[in-house]
Amino acid sequence: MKQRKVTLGEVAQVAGVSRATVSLVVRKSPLVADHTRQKVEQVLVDLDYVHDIGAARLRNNSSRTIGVIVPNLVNSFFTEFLSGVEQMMSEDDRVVLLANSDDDLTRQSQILQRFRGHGVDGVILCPAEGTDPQLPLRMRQWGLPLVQSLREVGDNATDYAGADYIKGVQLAVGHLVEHGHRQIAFLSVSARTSARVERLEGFSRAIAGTKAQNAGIVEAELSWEGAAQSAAKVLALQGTPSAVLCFNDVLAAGLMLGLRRAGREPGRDIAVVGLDDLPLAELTFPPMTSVAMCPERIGAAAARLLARRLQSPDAPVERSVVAPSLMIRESSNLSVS
Amino acid sequence: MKQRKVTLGEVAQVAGVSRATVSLVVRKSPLVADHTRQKVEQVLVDLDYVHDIGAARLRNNSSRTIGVIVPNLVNSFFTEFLSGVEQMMSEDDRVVLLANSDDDLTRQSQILQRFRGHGVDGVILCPAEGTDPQLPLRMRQWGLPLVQSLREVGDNATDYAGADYIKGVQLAVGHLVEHGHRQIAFLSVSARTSARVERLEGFSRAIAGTKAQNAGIVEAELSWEGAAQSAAKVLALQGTPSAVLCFNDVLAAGLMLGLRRAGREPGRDIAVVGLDDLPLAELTFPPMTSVAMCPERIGAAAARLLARRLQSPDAPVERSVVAPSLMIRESSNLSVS
DNA sequence: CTTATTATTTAGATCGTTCTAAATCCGTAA
DNA sequence: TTACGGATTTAGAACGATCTAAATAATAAG
Repeated sequence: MKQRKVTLGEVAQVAGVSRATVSLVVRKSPLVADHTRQKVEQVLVDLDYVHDIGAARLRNNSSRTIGVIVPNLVNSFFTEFLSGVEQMMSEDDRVVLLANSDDDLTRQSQILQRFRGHGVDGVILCPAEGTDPQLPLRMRQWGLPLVQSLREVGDNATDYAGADYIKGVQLAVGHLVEHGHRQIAFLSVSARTSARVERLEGFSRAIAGTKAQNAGIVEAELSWEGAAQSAAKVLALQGTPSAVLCFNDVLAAGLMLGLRRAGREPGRDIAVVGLDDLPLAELTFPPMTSVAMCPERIGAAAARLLARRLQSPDAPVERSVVAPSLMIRESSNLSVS
Repeated sequence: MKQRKVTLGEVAQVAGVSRATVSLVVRKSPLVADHTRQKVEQVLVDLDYVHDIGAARLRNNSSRTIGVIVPNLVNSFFTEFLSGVEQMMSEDDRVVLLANSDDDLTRQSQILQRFRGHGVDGVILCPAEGTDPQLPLRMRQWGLPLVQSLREVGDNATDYAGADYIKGVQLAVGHLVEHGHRQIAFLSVSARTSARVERLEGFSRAIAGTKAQNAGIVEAELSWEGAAQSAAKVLALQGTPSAVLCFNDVLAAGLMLGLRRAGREPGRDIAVVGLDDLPLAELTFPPMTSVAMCPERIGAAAARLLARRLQSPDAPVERSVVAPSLMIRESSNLSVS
């Protein structure tokens, strides 16, 4: 039943040439004469030959395989990112080894070892929370090309593709201020992650450049339930906000549910803006204004960076930051005087 | 900078034993004496040895790599599925090659060739729409173990893990009938996929067993906009449905938006029920009643099936169908007399 | 103290490819 | 005819592991 694998040698024998020649044909080398190439190619398809990339890698050190590590496969932000990576790699005839670190350092390093063992050509890593800043250095010592993405550790010595949350928050705040909002609150997560820091910092900075005021910061668990429960806290804020900017779309959606439970209609009584613009932003009621971070494009960018690095290992480090754009929908279409 | 790879041979030399012995230690064979094992293990970590699985596979034909092909990486149904697969495989110290066929036959077969070339031990495939029923047979000839999942082609001759949409639809209909609904409509997709057939068939069958009637079937594009636009058609149905069951959650969410635009409040004036219970079901307004299909568990099941198949290639074919469960929320909590 | 057994260890071939360096072919110039 | 240079082709040694079969060491039995 299970038929033996067809090897270069067998093809060579049938075609009446040497193994080396067949190898050249398979790799589309220009060195081989036209009529030989045709003859060999014919045999190749006749025998249903499959190029064994693993064996090739053993000799030439290129597996056409890259590893991707994400901290999460449930959040669609990361899966869209992944989709971008996969698509770009696939165009380049490379293959993606996927792993989910679950934001766990132990798992992350196990995965890296596994990837090393599988001989990946390079890794796209979204570092787990708390990753040792030395990691990029260690990976360089291993000779394992690294592109960091979405998050970053170490001293900017690796390629990086990411989102500009500072700018994103600024867009959102600008939009709200334009509509006359002067008291804007921020619904944050409680976990002390770098993502949180970036967004909060962006918020203070953005607010500082406008006529509006920071109406207060409320912390919630990173879940819609958490956000819904925090609605009361938001409404009780000293600053009595007319608008709330949220850490991400899930919190924003949860907050809208909570606000409504408390008798306030989001989009009419109070503006709500999310960050990320996940597909769900269009499906809430009212449809949610959010800042599109385009994770898919970030993924594609990361893939491009890695491809470039593999081609020219000594190229200067490059950073690629995808510009966010504001998607205005109905959750923020009230104006206040 | 880039340091040479540490090989079994070097470890052997340092430890003062033979290559073969080190190999045994690495693979945790019981054949090696305790004190030798310890000595070698020490050297292993000292030199930071990494087991080259590619080289190993060349000799022993097991790459501890499996391929997963999904038709889509945007729909969270598939990414949750993927998450389940990844998790289970990772526990088993296997690695996942991911590819997205985009429901395109050409891409799907390219991917399969790529996977073959990379020497995967087996494949979990969610076949693209229109896949040749002969494919499983061909794969058997290649000697490539296959588990189909979520969708299926061929004559049930391969392992399969999937969801029971028939039962799922039945649960939903049952729930609606219990609440007094007698006219139930179905919002379907227009594309003639097997998924559509299964759900529609489930619908007719479920309806047939109750006092309720099929109030009509409306077709929409598979997008929330499509569903929103179809709201008018749903309301104009001869049967004047008091409840609508939808092909999936995205359509259901879109429909709710459309209904509201048309002046009907979902959950109060008309019941809406989704299928899949994606995370977004909790975030719509009102929160959506949906049938949980547990894609993550299906993914885990598929992984288990494949692992089993790898272990015992001649075991009888097995099917694993995950039971759906109804998640009752507010979009269906009206009762009609 | 042999010899038989069992427990460990190992040399060397092998997996399927690519690389290196050298061999062969072919048309042309001397 | 002979030699030369470029275009093709190839033999054979890698790559890093595992397998097979056989060697050696250790222990038990006679």
